[in-house]
Amino acid sequence: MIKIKDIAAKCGVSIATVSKALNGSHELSSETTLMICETAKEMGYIPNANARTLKTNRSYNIGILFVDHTASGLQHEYFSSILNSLKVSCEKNGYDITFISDTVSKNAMSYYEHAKYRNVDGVVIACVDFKNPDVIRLVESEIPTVTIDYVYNGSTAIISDNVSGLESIVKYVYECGHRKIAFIHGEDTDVTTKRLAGFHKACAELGLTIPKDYVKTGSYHVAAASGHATRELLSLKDRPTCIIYPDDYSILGGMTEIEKHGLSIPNDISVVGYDGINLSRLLRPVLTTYVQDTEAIGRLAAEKLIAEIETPKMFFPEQVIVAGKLQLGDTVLSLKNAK
Amino acid sequence: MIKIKDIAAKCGVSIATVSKALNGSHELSSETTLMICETAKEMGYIPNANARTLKTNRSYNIGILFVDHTASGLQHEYFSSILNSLKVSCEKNGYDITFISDTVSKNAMSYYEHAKYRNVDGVVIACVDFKNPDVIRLVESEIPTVTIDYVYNGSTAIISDNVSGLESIVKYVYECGHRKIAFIHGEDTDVTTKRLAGFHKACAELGLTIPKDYVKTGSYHVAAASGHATRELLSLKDRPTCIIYPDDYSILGGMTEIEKHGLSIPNDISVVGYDGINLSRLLRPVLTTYVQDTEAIGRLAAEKLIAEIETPKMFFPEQVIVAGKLQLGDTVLSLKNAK
DNA sequence: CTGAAAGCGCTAACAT
DNA sequence: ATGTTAGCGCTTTCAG
Repeated sequence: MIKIKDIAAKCGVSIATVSKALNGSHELSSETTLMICETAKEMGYIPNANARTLKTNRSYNIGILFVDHTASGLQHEYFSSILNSLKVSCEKNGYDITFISDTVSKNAMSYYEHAKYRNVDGVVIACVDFKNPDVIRLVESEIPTVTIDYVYNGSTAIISDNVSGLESIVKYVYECGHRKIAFIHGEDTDVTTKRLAGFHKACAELGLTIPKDYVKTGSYHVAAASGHATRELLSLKDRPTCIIYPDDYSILGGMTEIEKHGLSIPNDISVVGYDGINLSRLLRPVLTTYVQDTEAIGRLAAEKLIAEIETPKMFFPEQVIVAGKLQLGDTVLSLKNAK
Repeated sequence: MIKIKDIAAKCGVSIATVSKALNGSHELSSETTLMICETAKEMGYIPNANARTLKTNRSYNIGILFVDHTASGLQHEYFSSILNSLKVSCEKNGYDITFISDTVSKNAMSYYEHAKYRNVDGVVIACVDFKNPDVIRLVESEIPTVTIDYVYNGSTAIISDNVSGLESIVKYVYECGHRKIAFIHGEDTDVTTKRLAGFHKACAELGLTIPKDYVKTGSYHVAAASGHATRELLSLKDRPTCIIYPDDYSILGGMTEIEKHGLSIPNDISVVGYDGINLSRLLRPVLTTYVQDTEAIGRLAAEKLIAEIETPKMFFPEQVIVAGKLQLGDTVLSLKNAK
């Protein structure tokens, strides 16, 4: 491996000069800089990130917390899509991405320790149990962090607009003439709380009274849970005409269940998903769903985090709410037209 | 940040002794070792991976090449599933994972340079253009690599059994009574070549002559391409009774097209996917498809690479073929029973 | 069994 | 405008 010392020797200058040239310092004459840079390229010089990090305390490496319990992380298109956008934005800014786990080697490490161990400049936290003390420790540490879809007491967070999302859905299906609207929501998380709030808020504004058994607990990305909850809804005396699901993936469990009952979508039962993943547009019928802007979420997470890392003086914690939009598919029947 | 120097001071020993204790050297008395380790823990010591790497030339970090052109990487459940398995196996062995890209900072870097820059101990190559000279350069370098689904002249590779996969499919649908079997394959890659070979081999063995226009080019993970190819197949004078698709995701484009033509699956046309992603089991009808063992692929890639890194003397390049299995769904009609 | 010392490759004062 | 020098935190000969 060739190093700056070798370049210095070849160029007949000191290693400090080489370092300055390579880093584009302005205290060097442009000729020397050019000469050194060209020689470096000729010699096939590759900088050593570790040496630089050791000296500067800056790794240009960002950690990501993506815990995949029950395969609802990387496997979930919502998150893999955010991850992809995050990756692209980080790379564009000269940062690499390393996964932060709680297991390095046999000796367990907390997330904070792992982040320190790898000297990451910051961490993007997505898709974890936000109540986990280890996660809280990390967020409260001196390491810059950005959370996705969860806010810690004023911390920097990028959040998809879950309240509006559900409001939009409810208002839309209401306009379509639906009054008996059921909501199968995901497990108890901050996102779920927001969606429930949006759901109830919209219903209240529209003067709808939703029976308690129209609101069921399912699970994100778990089709079977949606199927189970759907079965319960279908067995009610007074069935809903429209069911809102946790996401575009788990909705499949519900749709299957509905069809098993010999009912058709949307003629007998209307269904609405959430996320707007690519799949939602490939299914027949095309899903009516709320599209979350994963590209923006990933990009903003990267940008906010990098801003905090690079210009800490100008930094202030901020919650960025990313709007989504309704995708009008073919899974909601218009009761008005039907009449 | 507390460092070994601090521990040394507190324990009244030299930093060399602390280093040895922390690394479990056997040249120390067990008492000192224990005492030092306990003090380190009390003081909240976290090792610095960069310093260690700089000294030892071992980063315990593995690079992964996952280029997501046209969103067919991270977004593709086949790959995200392999990535997940890879991540779990690496972490279990004390390795972290960093994405290797060709863009770090504004100044472009080749994959090899990037890998060197970050001092990764090895690289897992999946989901790239294997003909890219930059990728070839990396594989031919001194850095240990493992490729997935592609073999470079005897390089270490984990490959899903694409030949057998297609053979199994063809034989199965043949047994179901199908003779007019069409195959929409993905773009020109090594995987595609293997699948085509499997397809033709099985057909030959079964004495089937497949018309040229039964074999169409589609694209992995692109539903529209499958839809387009399907339209062509359906417009043939002598239509196939069964269509095999590039994967379980792109098949959706084909299924939609079939339904648009007023045909039903599997009564009018049978369809077969590939991959066996979770989605395939959630769709109605459940897909008949070939399940690839992504867990094994990811795990083996990690294990082989780590073996090469840790015991280079015992290493020899090897191609591991990972078997899959047919998933019998409801998208292939048995023509025998129908008669 | 323990310690002193050199150095991994690089940067950044601080000279000159 | 260029060079000298002192480390960043750690491991590892080699001495004691």
